[in-house]
Amino acid sequence: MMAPEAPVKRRRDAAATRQAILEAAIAAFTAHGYAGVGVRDIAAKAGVTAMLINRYFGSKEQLFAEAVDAAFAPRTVISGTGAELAGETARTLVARTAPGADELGPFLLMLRSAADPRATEIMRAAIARHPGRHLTEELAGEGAAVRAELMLALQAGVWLMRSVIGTDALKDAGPDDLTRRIRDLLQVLA
Amino acid sequence: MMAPEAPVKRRRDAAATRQAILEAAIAAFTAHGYAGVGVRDIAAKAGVTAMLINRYFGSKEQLFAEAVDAAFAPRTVISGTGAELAGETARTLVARTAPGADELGPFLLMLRSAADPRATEIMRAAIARHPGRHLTEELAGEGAAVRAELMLALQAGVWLMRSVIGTDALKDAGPDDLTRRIRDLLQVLA
DNA sequence: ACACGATGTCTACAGTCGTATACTACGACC
DNA sequence: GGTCGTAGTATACGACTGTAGACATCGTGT
Repeated sequence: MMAPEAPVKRRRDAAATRQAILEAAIAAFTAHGYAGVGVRDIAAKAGVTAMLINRYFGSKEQLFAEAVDAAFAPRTVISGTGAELAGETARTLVARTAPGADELGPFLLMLRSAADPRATEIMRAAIARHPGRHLTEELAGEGAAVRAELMLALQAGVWLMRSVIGTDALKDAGPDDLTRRIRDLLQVLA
Repeated sequence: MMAPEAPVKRRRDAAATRQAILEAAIAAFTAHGYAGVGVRDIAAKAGVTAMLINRYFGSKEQLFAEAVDAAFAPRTVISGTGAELAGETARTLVARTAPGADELGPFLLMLRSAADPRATEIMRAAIARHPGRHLTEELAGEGAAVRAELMLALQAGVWLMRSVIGTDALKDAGPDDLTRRIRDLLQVLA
């Protein structure tokens, strides 16, 4: 568990405050979904009042759009072709969805905000911009776009079952066995 | 599109009213998620007032639990072994997530209610009771439970990308091509 | 026919939501 | 050192939430 919140007394600094709000928003939206957090929660986590959100981002919805865009921008890009990409993707997927690791990430954000139509539209655009496009370029060959999105779908499904719902078999499965099975699936698409 | 609502003047009938509320709840929760619908919405759709929900189900949360249980009870069971099961599952999955068919179903319900922890706990129990158990029995052999839940994960992911988010490639993909690709994936698990 | 229990409704409450308006206080520049 | 723009706050509003309690009305058993 990370420290509850660093109550650093920020000196007056618009850019830093904006960034603090954005980071708090990413964490909160990922943890509880678009409808599950109020602007007051996010503001409190960032150490400001709720109205600053509207000053800097216009509305909760626009804040969500920026948060999604930041969360979906790939930080560690998995490259390589075929077996490499499948194996590495499976390994990090299993690691990041392990029972203990309450990891953040775009898949959680997507799953937890799937209820609101405004949120889904924002995420659809973000996927087309970031992971979908990147993965499609990585996977060459025919039907690359479909194969890329099927890989995303599989990963999202594992996140859902393992981290969000917490179904028994996937939660208790041995990491090595599970990694191998997922790798074999991804291999079909890679 | 089905008729907006049949404003049938139900004569006083506790069982029928209860059932009407339950069906309205399944439809509403599937469409907008646990947090996305209010008890007044459900009550209005069922042609009653909101308080009847508390009278018959105790609370919104208990109504959700019954709705989930009903939605997850498998209606059309897909059996057969290996290729049969994979092919038929892929076929119905693609058909039910087609752009036009605003179909209801447990996967949509699960995805759209994934934000609330109370809702996820209820759904976890329902999966262990209904589809997980059934599919695990259908898939014999070693690791049957893990393979069954990976099949569910893949299906949920396709629902997410295709029906909820509506990503471009999966939405526009040719049904036959997509069915074949998903069948090949399921085949690995079956 | 009458009464009583079951069925359904009305009103209200305490809380939370997003956000608009009005305000205060800090800090850099001349 | 004063001044002015900006960073940040305080208050409040209207809408909506789930649910509690009191009330009305239908239907059935006698």
